Amino acid sequence: MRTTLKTIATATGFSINTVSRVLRNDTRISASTTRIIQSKAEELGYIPDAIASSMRNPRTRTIGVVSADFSNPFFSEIIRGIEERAQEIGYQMLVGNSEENEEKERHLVRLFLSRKVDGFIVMPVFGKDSKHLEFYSSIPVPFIFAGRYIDGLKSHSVLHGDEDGEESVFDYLLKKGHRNILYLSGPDGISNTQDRDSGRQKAYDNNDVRSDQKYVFHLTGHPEDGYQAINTAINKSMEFSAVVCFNDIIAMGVLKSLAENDLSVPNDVEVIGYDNLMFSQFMEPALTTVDVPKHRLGYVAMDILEKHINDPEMKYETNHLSSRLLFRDSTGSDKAKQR
Amino acid sequence: MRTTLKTIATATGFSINTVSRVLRNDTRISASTTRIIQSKAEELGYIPDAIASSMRNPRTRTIGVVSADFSNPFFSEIIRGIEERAQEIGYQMLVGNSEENEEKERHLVRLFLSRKVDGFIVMPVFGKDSKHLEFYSSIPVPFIFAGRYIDGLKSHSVLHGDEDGEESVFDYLLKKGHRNILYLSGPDGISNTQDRDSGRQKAYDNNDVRSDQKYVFHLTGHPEDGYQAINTAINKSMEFSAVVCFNDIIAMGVLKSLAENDLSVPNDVEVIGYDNLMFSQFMEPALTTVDVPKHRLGYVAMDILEKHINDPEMKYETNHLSSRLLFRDSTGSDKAKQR
DNA sequence: GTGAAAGCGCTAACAG
DNA sequence: CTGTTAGCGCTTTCAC
Repeated sequence: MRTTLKTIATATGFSINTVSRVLRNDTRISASTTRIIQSKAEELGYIPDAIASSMRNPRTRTIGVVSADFSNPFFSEIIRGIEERAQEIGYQMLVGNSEENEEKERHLVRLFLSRKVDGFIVMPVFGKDSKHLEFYSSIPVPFIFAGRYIDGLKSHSVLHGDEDGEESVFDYLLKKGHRNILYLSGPDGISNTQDRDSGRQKAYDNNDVRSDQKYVFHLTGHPEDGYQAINTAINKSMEFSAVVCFNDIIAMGVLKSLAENDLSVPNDVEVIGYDNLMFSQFMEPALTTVDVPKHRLGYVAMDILEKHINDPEMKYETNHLSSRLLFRDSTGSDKAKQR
Repeated sequence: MRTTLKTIATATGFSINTVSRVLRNDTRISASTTRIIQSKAEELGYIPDAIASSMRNPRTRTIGVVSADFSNPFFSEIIRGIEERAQEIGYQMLVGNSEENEEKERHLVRLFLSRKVDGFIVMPVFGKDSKHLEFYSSIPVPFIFAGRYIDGLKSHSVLHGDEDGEESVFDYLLKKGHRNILYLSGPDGISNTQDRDSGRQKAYDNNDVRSDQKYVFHLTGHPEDGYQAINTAINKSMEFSAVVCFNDIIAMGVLKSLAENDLSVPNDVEVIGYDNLMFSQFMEPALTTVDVPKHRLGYVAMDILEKHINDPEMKYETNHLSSRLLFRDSTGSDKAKQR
């Protein structure tokens, strides 16, 4: 039999209530009683039943987290940030992997609600129709979107300046004179792709250069994608002097293909990634990329979520973190470099 | 007010019990009643309260997972495997990050127990004293160790042949004639380090070569470690013709340092990693490494855990998956290569 | 400073 | 086929 408050109460002769109070450090209990009960609890190896406790408590001190892709280190870093803050403030995390699937995402959120989470954090897909928006509009607990947003609910998001980030990338390349820039963009259906695409467009506009859609490829975001895309471009004899990648993972495949095709980076082709994964500094050559504060993003998301949990009336406001272009060795040497 | 069974019961005129039965697809309920109740539940947006349900149910259909390091893709892959199997069989996952800290690990397990998980999976640290062993010996629910073990509880583990894996690495190198092999080993306090160290020793013994401890460095497992270690070795004018790394992450830093020191891989130095991370095939040169079935490891761990949950009497037996040396471009060309 | 009683939402046992 | 009752372990009144 598991040790419960009742066990301790019987063993010590106090009421269940008194035991409960002691174990929750409630005031107005005599020192001696406290001592007796605490030592008995210790002796019996009492483990509080959080489930039973949350029957009466409105709070479970649990949150849900939906990752879009467990095998992508970008999301892992965000989750690490969430977990760090959660642990600090005494929350536990239920997690699930949506695999970029809209239905699965909603399913996971429903399961979370069923577990009575106090709130949740999602890295959401965009949603093809209004279903997604409707779904989130009817959610009874606080929630935050991390690193992405959903049209109509942007205020729930913590973002990292996708548009500005990609604009700075293209601005750098265009100012340097590049005109044939291969753009290996991200998957449709997520806000980042959309925002970075428009950041790119802005850079072209600001530099009075016409952008050509035939240089844009939408990939899913795996290294093989980048590898294939470059092979294809080369086979089709496309001219390009720079490659901009939706993320560092794609860039990895790109570097691979370029090396195999004897194209030197950055001399023949400049390559820029996005995300600044831990690995990127160890690629050959070290990858120039947009440094996104992944860990911080998760940390902040959890921090904000808690504020909403504690004050359900609080207004939602989009939170913008900033990213910056980080020069390494995959871009030309006429720029200052940093590690 | 949240919709409960009672709400639906009142609205339809049936008893709470009947409503409960319908919503759990219990038999012996008339088709018409079922229809009425189901549509009412739908209409009111009923969300079952899993917390309340598990007050009476012995099962919560929740498991806990303690990762040793959230930012290491090796563990992420294992977790992805766990999650995949968990989702298939309708379990939810509570996760936490121990950061290789023994105390934190136990703390997380205690929290899990408090949440009444049906079982849990841990990537455990080794434990400096008997405390860890004692702790796990008194746990009232089934649990599995993934990818590592704890002395005295090895039967709870799903492993991937660390000893054999490292032995095959050193066997390859020694047979090829290497005598000065730098071994960048892993952190003390985990079983993998211990087992791989003895796999190395076995290879030396089998090849009648004396191993020299001065070639062994114990690192924590980050890329900077590998980078530093090689720099140090070179500065100390150590002679070496091969580097064996505890994991691919260390190997990344090693390749970086070697490139900077104008040492060609594999011509001047052969380099071998461990784990076969997704990234490793995209390194320059593509990394020869030991391919560990990470995803499968997690999947199997969850699968076995469920069996123990369903049959608490079942005997624990160490489960061994196998790894294999995967040749790529960071080792000599006189061996068959594969991608 | 402590105890008794009620009840959170649900499921199981027992009736009918 | 459906309803009544009890109770899971805990916290929250409300007493004394």
